[in-house]
Amino acid sequence: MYSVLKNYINSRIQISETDLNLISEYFLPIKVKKKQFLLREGEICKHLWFVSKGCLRMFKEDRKGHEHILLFAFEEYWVGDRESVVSDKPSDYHVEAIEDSELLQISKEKLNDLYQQIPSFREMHIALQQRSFNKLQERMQKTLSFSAEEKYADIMNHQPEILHRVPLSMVASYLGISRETLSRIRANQLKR
Amino acid sequence: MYSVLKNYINSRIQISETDLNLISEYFLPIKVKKKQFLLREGEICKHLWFVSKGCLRMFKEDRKGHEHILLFAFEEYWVGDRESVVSDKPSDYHVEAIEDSELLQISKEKLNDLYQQIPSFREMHIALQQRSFNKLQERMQKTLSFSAEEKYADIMNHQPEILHRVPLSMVASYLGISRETLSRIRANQLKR
DNA sequence: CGCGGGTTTGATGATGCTCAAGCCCGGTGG
DNA sequence: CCACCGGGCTTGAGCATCATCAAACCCGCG
Repeated sequence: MYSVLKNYINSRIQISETDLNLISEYFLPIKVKKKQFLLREGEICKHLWFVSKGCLRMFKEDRKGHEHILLFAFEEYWVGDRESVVSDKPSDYHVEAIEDSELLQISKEKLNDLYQQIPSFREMHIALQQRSFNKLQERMQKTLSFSAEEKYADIMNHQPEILHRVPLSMVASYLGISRETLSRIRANQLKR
Repeated sequence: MYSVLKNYINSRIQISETDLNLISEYFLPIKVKKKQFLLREGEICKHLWFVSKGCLRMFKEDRKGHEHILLFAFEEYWVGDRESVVSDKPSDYHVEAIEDSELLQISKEKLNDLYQQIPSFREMHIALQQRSFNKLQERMQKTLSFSAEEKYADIMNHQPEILHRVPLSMVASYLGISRETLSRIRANQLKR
């Protein structure tokens, strides 16, 4: 269960076996069942989670009861509401398991300790934060400019894993379109 | 011109007058005219800019020639394509002045020097990056869930400055709706 | 006075949503 | 082994929202 994390770190920074083990000790392994929530809107997010197996989603529910997915987190993804974690503010988002999953959990306090202990681990997180921002900016741009059909084509090309592992209704909510529209788009594609 | 930067930094981190002056020396003051471009899609972004006066936008142009605005940068904002800066990749975005503006420009090399010299300056940038991500995530969520009318109401409540300083056509492109729709929404609001 | 950028208004149509019904398929229990 | 159930997906009809295209308007400025 820790090996996924170790591989992840190893492929990103120069680090000794000893340090890898030290890092591992900061994380608590936990298992969650499909449909189980790790965080609900209004709660303060106490942990970050590293996904070593499975798949989760982070989403927001609007007034009309519609869900809007901000992130799918597969293996080697980090999930959690960083803003809530660092500032102790109630989160705006839910985090829920889509599959039975195995996670490595770390609290704010331990994370800060770890940043002190292993500076390169912190650097890794800073770089991650940078990449996440770029990705999100790209998604923003596509959300603004793409039609429903283009959005589907784009996800097929760039994130096929999502289509393979996530119910289509959630894919639709990630793309910002209705289930029905997504279904019709898929039906059209087949006709060619 | 430097005083805006100094105030900005001073209100965010503990820092000496000496260090503030040292930081200032790393920045080159430049002036740009309305409609002048600092960066065009395809170019490698060589600098970050701090806005000490004026207003810029960062945007992307899609195939159909429509513009999609990712950021308005007013006084005390940073603008530039960080991804392009750090990785020397061609940028996907344009950066253009909306008003005659005064900027403080810094190159990647100088920025890295500065990070070395003044660690707290780097910490400030890391925190900024974190905040930017949270803001963007919030915008993403709103873009997915709000109707055109709700988007306008939201920007009135939370970013009225945009409405005061930016042409409505650009506000529309920021919100992901057409000029005409925005105009009609405004007309409706007046009727009440 | 006329020009130009920005905004508004109107008519029309496409896109995508909503609601409702039906379908498919895998799992469960009789 | 079959019948039933439920979750997820599809299909259809009707409608709301919003984009598009075209024209007019407004106003500051040369």
